[in-house]
Amino acid sequence: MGRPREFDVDDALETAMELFWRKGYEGTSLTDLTEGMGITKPSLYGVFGNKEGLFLKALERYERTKMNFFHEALKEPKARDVAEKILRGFADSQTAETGPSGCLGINGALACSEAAAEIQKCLIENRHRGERELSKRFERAAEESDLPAGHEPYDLARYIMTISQGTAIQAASGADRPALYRVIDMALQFWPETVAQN
Amino acid sequence: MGRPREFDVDDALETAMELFWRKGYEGTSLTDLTEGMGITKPSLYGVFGNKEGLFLKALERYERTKMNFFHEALKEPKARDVAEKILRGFADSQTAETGPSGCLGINGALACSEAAAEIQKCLIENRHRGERELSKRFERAAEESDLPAGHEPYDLARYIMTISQGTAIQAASGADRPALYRVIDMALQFWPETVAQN
DNA sequence: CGAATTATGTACCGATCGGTATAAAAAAAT
DNA sequence: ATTTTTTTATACCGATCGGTACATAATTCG
Repeated sequence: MGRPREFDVDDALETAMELFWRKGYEGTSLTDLTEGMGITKPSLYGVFGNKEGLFLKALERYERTKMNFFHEALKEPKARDVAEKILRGFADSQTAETGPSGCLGINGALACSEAAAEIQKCLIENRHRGERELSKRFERAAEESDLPAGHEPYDLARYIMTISQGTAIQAASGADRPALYRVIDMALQFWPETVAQN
Repeated sequence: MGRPREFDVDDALETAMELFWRKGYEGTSLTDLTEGMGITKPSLYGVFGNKEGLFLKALERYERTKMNFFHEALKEPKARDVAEKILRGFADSQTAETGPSGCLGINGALACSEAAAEIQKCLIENRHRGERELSKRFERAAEESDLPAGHEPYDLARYIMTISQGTAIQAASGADRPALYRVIDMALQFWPETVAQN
């Protein structure tokens, strides 16, 4: 009951996500948000709590709609395919023609004032979580003799995430998808397509 | 003539550089700066012009004092040593015990409001310049048959810069130097220590 | 039809933003 | 000693920041 909402919450959240993605948490003002979302401040606060709550919901949406390739990639039977799908998935997302370049999880609050410290901490933890999940997957691969010799699972995981974070900066600096793909090709060169399957 | 300055310009600039490095251009307020540098706003504006001018001078100092390894690395006779020195040089700078983690050129203004667009553009151009210089060096290496087969100089340059930018994010996320070194070891694995010297 | 409930638009809040006007203070020049 | 020059400290500027009080509009329930 009560007056019906005049805007679509999902559409509004999509817009907020893109704004935070492009301009970062602190670089996006409430005026940017309300004008972009086509709603007033009281509406924004009524639905999303405050700016911080809105960002967290936007991040959640980002993970759900743009980072879904990550968990899909973990299901690949071979570790090398996991790595490659993750790398190309990130590069694709970072260079999509619609939407901002780079990565919300990095652009959001890499370096910021104390006012955004909580968001920054949250994004760092977010990155660590992804790295941990990949590390777990590579631990399984190690048990299956599915890793290249001489490498620890967590080192490989950090390596893959480092490349992906690097391409995020490259994309934010104007690099296009083919360029990132060539970087990925080189990054995977040391990893034989088929590992000693004895 | 005139009243003598009561603070050391170089010390003040060093402090400003560290603040911008840790909190980014927009995340660092004039209050942060004046309190950190131990001077008042009129003094700051008298010497450095304005916030933007101060940032650019801080960036200049950063390049001169923290990125000097880069041009040194370009002088290495073998391309692989160039690559390795650059990668380890970045990792060292990004994980120095004194001073902020990560890279000023990335932390400074990766994603920001329109108010900082000029600084952002300047930092992007800064990254491109480094990539171009490395590319030039690798072109020379190509002529000297000093590159691994099947790779273009500019692709190798972008690859090296992508890894370094990735480690910058890793450092900003808490990774320590040994962890970054292991990433670098993996990144260079495809590059044989001695290339076909026929 | 009220009454209750929820969303909206307007207008405002204190705090902080980058930047500056003004005058006192400290030196060199005459 | 006075003038000139430069730096300092204080106090302030308009604009914008994130956030909210309040009244009105639009719906459902009784």
